[in-house]
Amino acid sequence: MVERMPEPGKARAASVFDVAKAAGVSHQTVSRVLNDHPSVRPATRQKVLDAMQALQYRPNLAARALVTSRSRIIGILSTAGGEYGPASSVAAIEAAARARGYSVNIANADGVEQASIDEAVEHLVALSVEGIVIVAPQPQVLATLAAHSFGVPFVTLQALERAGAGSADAGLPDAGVAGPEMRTPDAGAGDAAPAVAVDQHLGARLATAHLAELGHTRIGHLAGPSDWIDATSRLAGFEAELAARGLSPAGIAAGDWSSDSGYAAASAFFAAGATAVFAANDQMALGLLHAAQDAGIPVPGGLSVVGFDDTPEARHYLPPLTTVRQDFAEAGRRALALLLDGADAAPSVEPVLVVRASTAAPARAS
Amino acid sequence: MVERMPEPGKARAASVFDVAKAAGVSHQTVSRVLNDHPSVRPATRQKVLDAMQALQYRPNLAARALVTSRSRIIGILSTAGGEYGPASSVAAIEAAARARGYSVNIANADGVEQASIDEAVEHLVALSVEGIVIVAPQPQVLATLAAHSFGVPFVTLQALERAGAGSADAGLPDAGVAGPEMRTPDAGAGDAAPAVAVDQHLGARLATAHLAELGHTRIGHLAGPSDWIDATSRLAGFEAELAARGLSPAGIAAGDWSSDSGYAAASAFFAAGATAVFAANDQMALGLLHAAQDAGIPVPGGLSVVGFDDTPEARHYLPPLTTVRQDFAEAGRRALALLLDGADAAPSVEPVLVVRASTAAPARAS
DNA sequence: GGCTCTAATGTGATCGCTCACATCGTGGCC
DNA sequence: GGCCACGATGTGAGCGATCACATTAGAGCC
Repeated sequence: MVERMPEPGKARAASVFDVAKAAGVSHQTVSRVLNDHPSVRPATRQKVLDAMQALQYRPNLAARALVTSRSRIIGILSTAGGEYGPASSVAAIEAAARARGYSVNIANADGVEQASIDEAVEHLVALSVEGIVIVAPQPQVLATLAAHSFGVPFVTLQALERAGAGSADAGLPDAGVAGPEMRTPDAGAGDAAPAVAVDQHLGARLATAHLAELGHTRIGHLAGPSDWIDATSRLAGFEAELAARGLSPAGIAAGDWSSDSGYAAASAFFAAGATAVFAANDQMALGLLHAAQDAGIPVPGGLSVVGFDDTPEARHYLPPLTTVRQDFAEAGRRALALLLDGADAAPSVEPVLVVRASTAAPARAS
Repeated sequence: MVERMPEPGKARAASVFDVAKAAGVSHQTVSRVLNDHPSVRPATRQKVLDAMQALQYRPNLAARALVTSRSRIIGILSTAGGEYGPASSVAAIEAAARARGYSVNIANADGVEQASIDEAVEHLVALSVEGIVIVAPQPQVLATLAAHSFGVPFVTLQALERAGAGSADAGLPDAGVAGPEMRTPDAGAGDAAPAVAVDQHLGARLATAHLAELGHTRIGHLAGPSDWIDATSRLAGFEAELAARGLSPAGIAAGDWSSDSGYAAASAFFAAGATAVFAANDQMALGLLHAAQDAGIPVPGGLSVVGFDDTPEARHYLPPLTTVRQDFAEAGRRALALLLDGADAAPSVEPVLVVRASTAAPARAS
């Protein structure tokens, strides 16, 4: 067995004390420089900075977190696996968080199973994240968070039916004014999560209205899974718009967001004689396009299709897809702002209808 | 100003000492239970566990990291924004890491700009991650990591031309055997990152061979950005397969992975008289399909198209896309295994060709 | 000049945990 | 019976930062 010396030199990374010694000041002055405290003479500050540079000093975040009780970590809870929308939002959240000095820890729940969600939440809480952004919320997720009621503020990216109280308290204190007592809001506050979302309801109405104004009267809806808030919002918007126009839906089916499910659901709409279908996302719309093709139904001649999201590929589908654009990145940024700054951040993002070639007037309408 | 009492009750979360007192043991015994040290009598262990439960004790990870010098955090460096492949891999890495008791911190570099990459890397290093998985590596990223040569082991998900030495040392020590000296391998080791990848080269050969065997002789390649390792590997595979068959490329263009760029590049292939194009990913292939449609060229009658990745949507493109399937999730898992367990983990994932309707024999070939 | 006030810096304690080492019993062995 | 080894537990130190509280040195004013 080889005896190994502990390398008497610089075995350990430099600490504030090493820097202090090198700069000829006290460790506390080094700390002041680190946190740019005002009462440090410029000359002194420079000496310290030089010493840091020379020693390749890196502050130890664990030590800081220990004493300040602030981890400076934001958790992201996602149930998505690789879809465009959530992934875009996550990237935007991460960028925004980093710009504000936070790190981002992700936890993906495998699916909708309660156990998996619980475990992911537990993981984030154990990490003592200072806040959680929920990216693809099913009501279960929110229930879990509310039930445990860890003192961790959280925000959902999608719209929430019950916009509850407590949102004003959910903001994290900003850098300077952190009080230790903010970590124990165990008095049941923060039950409902404030939501920042693209206004799904409005988006769905836009899509539906577009079809109606083209002259369609037999309009179907291909919804997402009923346990997704996004799915129910879009469905509600669809129904509201139809109702406002005195129409009734020509079939409502539910998919699982995938193109496969869109393809599978298509026959139901054909059978119901729908001349137009509003799909709850672009992928499912693509499945519809494919099924229509296979069934010999021309799009938009025999069937108009509208999607939702405006993924980068939607404009290249055949035919290019009419859809509702969501700004996932902006939504992510706002969610973070809401979490960090409190409820005064802008609440939702306006969706826009993008008309392309997958919609047209019905073949032989009135 | 309101005077606020510090709430004499349970202002602070429970610590090992609180648990120790409640269980009637010493703090060290609590620590032993936490780390399931063998020398604790079952009865004692149970007492401690009960006390933890009663006090809702959660270990403070910062404190543990401080004393052990192990953060148990894995960093993911990604340059992708919301694409299917990287996002899938990230999700898989996260799941695998969590299963092994690690947390995952992500840092997205905005683009290819050096500054952005540097900043992301710095961020991860400042967090004292124990290892970095690079998800969408450009050579620049690797150069940055190698140059700084922080003592942080890293692994790339994609194949790397120069498979260098040092991979054997890059593995993290497993739980029990962590020595503090492992954190300063500043002796230039770990220069080249061991790579775990779908064998891009092979995948490209499969795609190209498929076209050649259908009888195509004028085959073009729509590559990805030349500063992506994936792109160059696929290009190399394409060229190798053509060369092996005595063919020369009917045009090579480079896109940026997006459908838009695929659409834009299409005309060059039409002009060059290509009867088949191998696109470096599915999105660009979709752009080609769209452009062919707009140009009145039937697919596959007038042009065969092969993609790469097999995104979930590819089978619903019109026509359904022949492509090369990559198992992103498995690659992610293996990358993590490589990072954690060292070089003996399986090195690459086999891609498979999925033949669908976008390829056929050329119109009037020999 | 002597006083106070503030800016600039230093000293010691502390966060919650693990590590190294000390202590105590108990069983096995000669 | 005495000794040793080992299992089970306790004690104190220290990780690297910040915080609360000294302390010092000028500046401003009467």
